[in-house]
Amino acid sequence: MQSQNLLNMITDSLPNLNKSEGKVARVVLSDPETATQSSIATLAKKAGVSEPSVNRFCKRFNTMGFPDFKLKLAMSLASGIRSVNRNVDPEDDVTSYTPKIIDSTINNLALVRDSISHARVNQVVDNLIQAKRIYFFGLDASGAVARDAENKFFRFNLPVSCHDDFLMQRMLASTGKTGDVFFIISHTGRTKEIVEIAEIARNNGSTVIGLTASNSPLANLSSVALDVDVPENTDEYMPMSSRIVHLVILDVLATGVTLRRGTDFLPHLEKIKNSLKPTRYNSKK
Amino acid sequence: MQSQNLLNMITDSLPNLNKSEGKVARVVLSDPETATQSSIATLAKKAGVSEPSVNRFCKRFNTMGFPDFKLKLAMSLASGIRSVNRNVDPEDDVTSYTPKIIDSTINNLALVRDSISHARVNQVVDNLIQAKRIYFFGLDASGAVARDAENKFFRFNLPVSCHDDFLMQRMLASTGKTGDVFFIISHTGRTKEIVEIAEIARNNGSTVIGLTASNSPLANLSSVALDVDVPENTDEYMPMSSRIVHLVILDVLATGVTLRRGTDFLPHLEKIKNSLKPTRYNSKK
DNA sequence: TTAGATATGTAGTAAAATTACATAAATAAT
DNA sequence: ATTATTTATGTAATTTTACTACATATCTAA
Repeated sequence: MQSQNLLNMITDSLPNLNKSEGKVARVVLSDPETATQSSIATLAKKAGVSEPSVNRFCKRFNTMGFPDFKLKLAMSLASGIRSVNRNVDPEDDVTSYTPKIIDSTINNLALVRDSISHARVNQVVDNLIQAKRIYFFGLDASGAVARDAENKFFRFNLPVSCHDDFLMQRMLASTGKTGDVFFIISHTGRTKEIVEIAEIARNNGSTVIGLTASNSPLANLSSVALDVDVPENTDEYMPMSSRIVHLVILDVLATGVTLRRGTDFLPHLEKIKNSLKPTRYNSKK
Repeated sequence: MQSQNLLNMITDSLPNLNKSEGKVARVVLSDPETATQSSIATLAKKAGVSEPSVNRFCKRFNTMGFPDFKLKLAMSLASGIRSVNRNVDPEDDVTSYTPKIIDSTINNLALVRDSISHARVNQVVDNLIQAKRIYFFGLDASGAVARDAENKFFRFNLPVSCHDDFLMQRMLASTGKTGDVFFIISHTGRTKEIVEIAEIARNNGSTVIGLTASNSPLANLSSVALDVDVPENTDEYMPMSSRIVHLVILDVLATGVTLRRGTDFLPHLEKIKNSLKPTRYNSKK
């Protein structure tokens, strides 16, 4: 749905622009916020070009004209990439670091939303539905993600289990067969043990699904790779948010599985939900 | 930071508007997308009012005028709350349910960002730093969240552990002392075992931090409650996204702890990061 | 019923954006 | 190198859009 981020489009086409349009581009990129609030005249002045040049610049990016351009620009500012200067620094207090952390997570989610391959998602859903067994593997932070996945897919009455011990993982991978799906979660995709395990599983004819960084050794070994490229946390204070992205992708997959199962399957989900009711205090209402 | 969502503001003030402004409001709310693309004249016509009425309507919402209003409207469409009609339905395919799931997660994150109590976050950070021991407790889906928290806080050289077995939890709670922090994660805050465990811990003088629904039994029992109210998933297909919100709040807390520790602490974090390096294949670059 | 206040619309004005056209710069061909 | 042709940019006029000041209508309360 959502068209690609306008700011990125401008950055990408920066080398292809002619002189005046380039000037406009740089002014817009340097401070997009104020650009959305300027008139075409002020922007033209700031860029040192004529008003029609600004107008032509706008039309390059599939917009109707300047006002429409500002609108789209505002939207891309709001939806994504409040990237610049949103890093936590040592002077921050609660009121500033809290929204920064949350916004950065939101940004990352927006990025995958716009970049994830729907075809691959479909393929993975296929694999999960047809699997004889599903193993979710992860180490370290991804271990918790694997756990969550098990919890989620268990509800679908699928034969799932979850392992975060790499000896166990290795043993299971080496006894895997065709029809078994090894769903391997890894932020970097370069942890040696994990990569070896993927290799073993592949060699036994099992399906390996990698939820990991694109072009990583794990991704290259996978039958289907779901690429997640979250900008590296160069900043010491920024938490690793690929976990979050991984979890949300698992949500997407779970939804895909549910939908594929069709409405006949809903009563089963309802049953599981209800099984937990007696363990709860009633809500007041 | 981010001002409150314009669409919500309009909806909220709907009863306080006078006749013509109400007409405009309804037209805008019925189809905000096209509203952002209309001129003041077309919008006035569609609402059956005069242009200045539209203009006055805009100024009510702290905007400079119609163009500014459209801008802000576009931003709130992009940034948040695409609330209405973003539910997954059985006819959806990958290309539609994928963004829906991700957007709904984003919405929920935006909501907590704008509603979380910074004072409470601060308090919790205080408690975590001064704790003699920290226990992360969770059951079911929250078990995975607790696991993630352990992994994260372990890196701070804090005495943490994580438990997702309620018998173990109960034993630990009953041997807790002053200075021990029980960080209890629960989506509903009404699971009987969890609530009892919180009660036991409190009675022993331990600190209980509840990451849970506001006004739930668990929240009421907690020394400090971090409220997370994610709209209930009435929709069968929508995954529970409170987990995600919980994780991100834990990220925020972790950041708070790091910052409070000061820059002297950074080498320690670096050391942990480096300890993992030998387990990885080198990146190609 | 009427005075005051509030709400809405009309018409004129100002601002903003776009178009058509002219000039300038760059590229290619001789 | 010079000219022809294309491409890029700017000028000025036009059109669209939004805003302001004011007038009229509607509502509220005495």
